[in-house]
Amino acid sequence: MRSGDRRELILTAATFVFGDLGYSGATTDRIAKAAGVSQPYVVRIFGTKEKLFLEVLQHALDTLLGRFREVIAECTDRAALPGELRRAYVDLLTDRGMLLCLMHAFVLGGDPEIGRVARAGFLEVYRVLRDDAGFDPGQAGEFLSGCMLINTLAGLHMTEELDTNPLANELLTTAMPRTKGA
Amino acid sequence: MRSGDRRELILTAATFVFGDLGYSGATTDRIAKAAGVSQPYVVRIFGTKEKLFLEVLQHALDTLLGRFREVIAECTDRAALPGELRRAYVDLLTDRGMLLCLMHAFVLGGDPEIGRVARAGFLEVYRVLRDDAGFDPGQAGEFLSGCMLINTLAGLHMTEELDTNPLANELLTTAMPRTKGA
DNA sequence: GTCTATAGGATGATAGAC
DNA sequence: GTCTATCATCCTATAGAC
Repeated sequence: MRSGDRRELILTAATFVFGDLGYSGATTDRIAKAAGVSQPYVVRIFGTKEKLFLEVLQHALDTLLGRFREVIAECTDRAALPGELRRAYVDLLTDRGMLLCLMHAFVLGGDPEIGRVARAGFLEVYRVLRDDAGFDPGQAGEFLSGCMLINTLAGLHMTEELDTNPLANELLTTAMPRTKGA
Repeated sequence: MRSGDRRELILTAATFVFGDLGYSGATTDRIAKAAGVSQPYVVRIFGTKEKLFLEVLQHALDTLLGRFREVIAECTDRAALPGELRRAYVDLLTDRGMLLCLMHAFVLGGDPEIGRVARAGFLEVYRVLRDDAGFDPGQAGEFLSGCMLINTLAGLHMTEELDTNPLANELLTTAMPRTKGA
């Protein structure tokens, strides 16, 4: 297999494992097993576990920002934009792990490297909402708030309570309408 | 020193360290050093690192729920309730680490123990907002969204960008008005 | 390009002294 | 009630074979 393909494969596996267990909780061995390669090979390709996480993080940010820019460019009705962006965001949950990796990074602001990248990425999302989507500060904050709740519900695995808890059902349908969830 | 006092001391230190580094990233040794005791003593008192984290988590949930119930009981003007609750929530940021521990727990829903407690706690907060505060699903979701954004900004250490980045300044003042931040 | 073997260090937990 | 010493395990990273 070509080097680039293996790289992609490992990045996908890493996104899933990091999303599930967090930066510290995930091990290079688990990531390697998920990718079907040896643990030293993971380290060999990415240098260190931290560099691997930073690459996963950057990829997640790029994907999110790219998708938002697409939606903004395609959307002609300004009033429908918040709804469209929200829908696009919820759809990103299907890429299991991606948004969760973001969330894990967002609560590690104390880490010198991760914190720097995470803050820059978050602010860039905010900037896109303000400048490209034309949101005012209140709208942008509200929109981001909704995204953070979606991330939290995904991280909590709240869908596990869907059938047993009416309150969870109500919360999920209100916060992230019509999606297959994650 | 009495046993109960040491316990409190360690719980406080653990809240801080877990909030900073997350469940997996925090070590019992760091917590012990922060509390000024030996590492084995921390384990001795709480049994395992996981039990310690679960106790920190439960304490954080109890504090949050208790504060919300207080505000709801004291507030006579129903229309002012969302604002009052939000202010109370932001004030909890001064108890550095508490809300961050919640956030770390909220993204570890895959863990059998932590996930169970985290989901139950989150849903109880939602229930208090619905039943005790009288919010409808939309209001409750919106309110929780704002809380999650506040947690995220705190976890990101976004206040570090306050002076250098006008965008960060705008975002922070919009999302969490007038507080000393964290 | 990918693996096996393993070094080196950290970590959670236990044993036992004081 | 609290500590020192220490074990056993796990984990990241390196060395080197194929």
